[in-house]
Amino acid sequence: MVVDRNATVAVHLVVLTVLDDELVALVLIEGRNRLVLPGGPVLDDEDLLGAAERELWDLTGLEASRVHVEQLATYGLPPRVTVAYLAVVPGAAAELITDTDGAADADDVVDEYDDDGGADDEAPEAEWLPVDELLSSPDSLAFDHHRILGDGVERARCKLEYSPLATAFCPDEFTIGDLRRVYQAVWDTALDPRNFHRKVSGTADFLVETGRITAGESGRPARLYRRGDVDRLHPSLQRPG
Amino acid sequence: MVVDRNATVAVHLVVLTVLDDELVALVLIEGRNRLVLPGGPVLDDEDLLGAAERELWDLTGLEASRVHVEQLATYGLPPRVTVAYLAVVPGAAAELITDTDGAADADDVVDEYDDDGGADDEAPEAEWLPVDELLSSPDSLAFDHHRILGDGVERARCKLEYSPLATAFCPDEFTIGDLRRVYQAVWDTALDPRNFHRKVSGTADFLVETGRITAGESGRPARLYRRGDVDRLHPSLQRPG
DNA sequence: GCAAAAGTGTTTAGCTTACACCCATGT
DNA sequence: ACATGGGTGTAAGCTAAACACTTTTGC
Repeated sequence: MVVDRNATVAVHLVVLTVLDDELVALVLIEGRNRLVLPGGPVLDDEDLLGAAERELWDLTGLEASRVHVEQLATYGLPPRVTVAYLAVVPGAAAELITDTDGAADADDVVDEYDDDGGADDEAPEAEWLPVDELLSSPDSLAFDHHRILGDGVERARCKLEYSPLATAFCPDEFTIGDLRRVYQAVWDTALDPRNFHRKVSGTADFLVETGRITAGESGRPARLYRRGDVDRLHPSLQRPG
Repeated sequence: MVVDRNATVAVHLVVLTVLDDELVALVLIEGRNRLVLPGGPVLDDEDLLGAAERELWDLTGLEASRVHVEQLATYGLPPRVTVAYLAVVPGAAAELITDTDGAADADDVVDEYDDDGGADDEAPEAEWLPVDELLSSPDSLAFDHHRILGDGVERARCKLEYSPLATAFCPDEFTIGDLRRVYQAVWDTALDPRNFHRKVSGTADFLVETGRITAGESGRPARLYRRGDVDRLHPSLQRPG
């Protein structure tokens, strides 16, 4: 009965956001059509969540306080174990990366991915890719990252029903229409705007009014809300289908 | 940026069952009122789930095929990481342990718990203790095992709503009354027997009739059911309150 | 017969759904 | 004026809670 004392613990991230009404995930392109989820080893002075938050900061520059991060599951066969985290970032913040990415200062986006194959010193490029495309082709992602992404997306889809997770896709202040478009993108389904409005504004402490309203957009101005202080929705929303 | 290559990966178990209409968890008594959850290191030739199932077999003699085991979460600060699993066993199978335990052949119940403190060669004694007592006194369990137990119980309580997990508390064949008593014990709430009966028998593929009925008990004989082949209940049950 | 548990029927209240309708802005 | 999205009202249909009632056993 030999105890394994040589385990390597890494973290990987499923980073989700909504861009142009589409659910997208952050993936690294390591050349030759090789896609992986961002991640890396846990350092000596970190706990698991801290390592996940550091990786996320390296990639997006987002402070942990502004991002929803939760543990997903742990995968792999010792001595190689990876703890996967789900991160949800606002679409507005995510667009910054895509922009600067195109502007050729993507060299900040470095990943110390601990790889079996021959990892060279090339910094992989980070990109937002649609989740449905990634999930519909099982070989798009290397290792077991397809499964991890699937688990992360599944978690997000479920948690929209009974938790205020959808607000993590939105900026600090958002309209009920913004929130509805998040639900529609994540669930990949159409929702009746009128019933959705009544539903979420009737769910206790889900949303708090800021008093401000939007301006300059097409249509009637909408009230702006901030996320309320609950981690459980009562009553919960129901996914159609 | 030093990579930690000396991590120790262990598994721990939240083992739940229902005895005498009460939700109980399996804990090890290590003397001096020191209670811990069962667990131990992952061996060289095991994956994580395999290690959890082996620990469970060591404690209860239950084959993995007869027990529901699912991953809960991963805790701890590297280089010491523990992957917690939730196990649900039928009350009937669980009573065997408690019985043989009292009959003084508990020496089978050995655990290789990897401990910081001075672990001697005394085999800890395993016992079923009520979950509400364990959870209401935060210092009853050592390390972070109180938190792990809480997470496991919370997971079980949630999954009763939308999954057939409750059948894992029951023997192969059970009545709807048996199932209701599981729900009542786990949720610690009273349920209307008539509405519960209609609800579960109307949930598609939750239960399949065996054709057999109970005999020799007080009251009208009840139909015996086996668990159906679904992992999602439609529609889901709702917890009162 | 009586107690106990299984199982069915019925009523009522609440909730969801679909959609008619009005509101307030940009163009 | 008209398009666009925000927001409210309402009726039909479905679901769940409460409980009266019948069934079938053990004692």
